[in-house]
Amino acid sequence: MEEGAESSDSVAEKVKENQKGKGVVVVVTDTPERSKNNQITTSANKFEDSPVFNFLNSLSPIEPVKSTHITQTINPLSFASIPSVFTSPHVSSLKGSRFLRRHQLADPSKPEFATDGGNTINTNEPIIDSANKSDKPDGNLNQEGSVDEAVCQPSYEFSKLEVELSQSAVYDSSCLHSSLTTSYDLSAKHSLKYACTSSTFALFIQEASQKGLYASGENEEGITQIDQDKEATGCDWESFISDATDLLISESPIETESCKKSVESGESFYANASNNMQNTDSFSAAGLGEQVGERSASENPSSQLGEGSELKEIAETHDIVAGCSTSNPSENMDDEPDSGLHRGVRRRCLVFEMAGAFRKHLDENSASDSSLLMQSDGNTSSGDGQLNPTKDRSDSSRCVLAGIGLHLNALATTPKSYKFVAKSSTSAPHEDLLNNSSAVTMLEREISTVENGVPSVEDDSQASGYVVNEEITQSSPKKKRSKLEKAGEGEACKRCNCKKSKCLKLYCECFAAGVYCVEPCSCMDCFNKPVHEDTVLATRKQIESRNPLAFAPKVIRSSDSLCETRSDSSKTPASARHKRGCNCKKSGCLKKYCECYQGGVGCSINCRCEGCKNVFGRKDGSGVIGTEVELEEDEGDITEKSTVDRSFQKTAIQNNREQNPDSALPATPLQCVRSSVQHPFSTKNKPPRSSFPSIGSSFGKTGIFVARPKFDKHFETVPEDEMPKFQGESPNSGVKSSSPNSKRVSPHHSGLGTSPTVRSGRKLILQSIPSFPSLTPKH
DNA sequence: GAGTTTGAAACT
DNA sequence: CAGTTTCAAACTC
Repeated sequence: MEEGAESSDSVAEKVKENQKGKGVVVVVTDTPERSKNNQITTSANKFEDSPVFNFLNSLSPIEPVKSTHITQTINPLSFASIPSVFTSPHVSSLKGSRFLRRHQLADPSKPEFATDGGNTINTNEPIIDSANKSDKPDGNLNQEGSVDEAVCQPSYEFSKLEVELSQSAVYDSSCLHSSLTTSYDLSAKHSLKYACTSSTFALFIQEASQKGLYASGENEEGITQIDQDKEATGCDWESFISDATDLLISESPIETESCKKSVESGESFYANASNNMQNTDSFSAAGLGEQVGERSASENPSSQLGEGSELKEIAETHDIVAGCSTSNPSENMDDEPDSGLHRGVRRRCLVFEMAGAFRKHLDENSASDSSLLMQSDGNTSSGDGQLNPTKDRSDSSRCVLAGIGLHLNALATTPKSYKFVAKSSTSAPHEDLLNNSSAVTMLEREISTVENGVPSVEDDSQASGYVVNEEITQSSPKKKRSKLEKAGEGEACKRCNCKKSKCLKLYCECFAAGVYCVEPCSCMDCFNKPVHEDTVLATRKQIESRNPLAFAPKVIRSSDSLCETRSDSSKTPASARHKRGCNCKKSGCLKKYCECYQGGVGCSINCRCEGCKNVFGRKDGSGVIGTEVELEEDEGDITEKSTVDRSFQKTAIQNNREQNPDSALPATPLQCVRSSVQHPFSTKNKPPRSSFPSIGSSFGKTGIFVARPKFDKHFETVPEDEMPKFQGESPNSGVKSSSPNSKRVSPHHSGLGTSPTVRSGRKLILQSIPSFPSLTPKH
């Protein structure tokens, strides 16, 4: 007991020191050391100096490097997106977090770390003893002899938890992670509350340091507090989510509400995001990590103490814990029924999705970290129904995929949102942007891929996930492409087939869309890859210098449409028009050769087409687009080709998704208004597809970008709440063709005349808009 | 899968 | 700005 108290004190001191100095990482390392010290009965100072401590510290940095390396080395094909993601600031943080966590996870499992784990256990021992005194029936470690095992299990579980957390909190920063670990050792009690805010977080650390190790002495109290925290957690989470960020949402314990919350958070996120995006993201991630870590920590102590029940509760309360928290997987399994667990799992999946997918890819390519990944995956899978950490890749992959699918889908739906984010962040220097942009593009690409793979976003995440993975993994790009094309998905993900342009001209769909070419592309001598980022950017600039709108969405939704849509849903004008208009001579604007048709918009005065029969609207204005093709079909001209109609519908829908999305989709509302109207740049920024921002000029910063995806997720995942808002704007504007309401009433749309009313209507839009200025590329 | 058609993009 | 060439997607077989 005394030893434990001492250790706790020393730990507290360390924590304080860490706060001042290194920070979390150190603390984390301390944890194991502490345990060691406890065993050895050494002072905190000693173990700081101890080689083990140094070793641990050295470890943390190593992994980040790894991650970075991966990003660079990763093939653009399957991994490109992922690596890019990592490149982003958030990503970097993520990397760190992940890897760190992985190590942690690995640590327990691996013999190397076994010692550490043993140490931790030892540190916990005093606590355990106290716990034993308390003699909780549930306690696993009632007996000293069993302590080691019990401790080991807890630590193992803890590692799992961390893994899950890391996965879930993809965006977590390493710093956050460290903080989490710290909190874990010191006290899980405060985690949730403090996690809510960065400031609170700091406070939390302080308190933890102060109360710190008291775990031994105050174990019981700590547990009770934890329970209280659990109860309060919901509120905290909510507040946290609302205040902080989207990311958490996915992870947030509140599942059913998570969507709504996520949406809300997403909004708030946007509002605040532009400048603070990174901070918020990291923060949120940190908050999650902290919460999780703390919880896990609390769990560990509790488990050590022999309070398995409490742990369970905690785990349940906290989704994260659910999978791993309980020392007995079976128990968890039993608990699974709890919506909470599933929820947590799902969230994780959402969060993981990206990470999981990446991991998978990584794993496949490099089996090195497979074990860790597998575990994480297994956890994810647990979420699906299997709490047991399965190491089977297949299972894990499935789980991951599932999770990924959801995530990607969400992202995919919101590629534009990314743009926004990026734009908002634009203030960052180009270089940063480049990296970020690359990351963004990659994400977008993946997203697009996902979309391709998954026609219905809402579909099961799993299905989508599979599709995505398959696509990514598939060796032959052509096949994939053909499949995708056949599927009709295609547009979202651009897969070019360039042979001479090196994918550095607008001929290349990928380049034109502002995304890097990916594996599925069958291009030759492709320079449109992160590796050639400089070239891509330079080329982009060049093209933009020639035509500032070159990368702007080809189809512009006029502000009028937005106003109309809002004012009168019935009218939904097909205000959208092709930026420059088509020049068709033989296709009659009834084939995809026609960009207007392809974009699902009617021809306008700007068009110089001959024999226009555009179903969406003829140049002369005669053509009114009904909901979709159907109305148009009425027209004799259109009826000509049933195939055309079908394809048209598909295209129209796709277009709506893709192009409109720019204007309408994800950010539709925002984008539409801003891009077309307010910010001349915005038009550029909003690449019809996704992304430009990603690549280059506009690129958003990684941070923003990253955040965005989450937001998107929320969006999609929880379309209900927010969707209405956004949809209200965007869908109409962007999708009119798709939207039933959408008939084009007024052919003319300047497109730029944004309606202030619209803006006023949405807070988010307005707020977020300001941040975007960067989008308009500094060019 | 190969070949043709088409129109945008790029070039002059 | 117009005309021509290049290019890759869209389409057809």
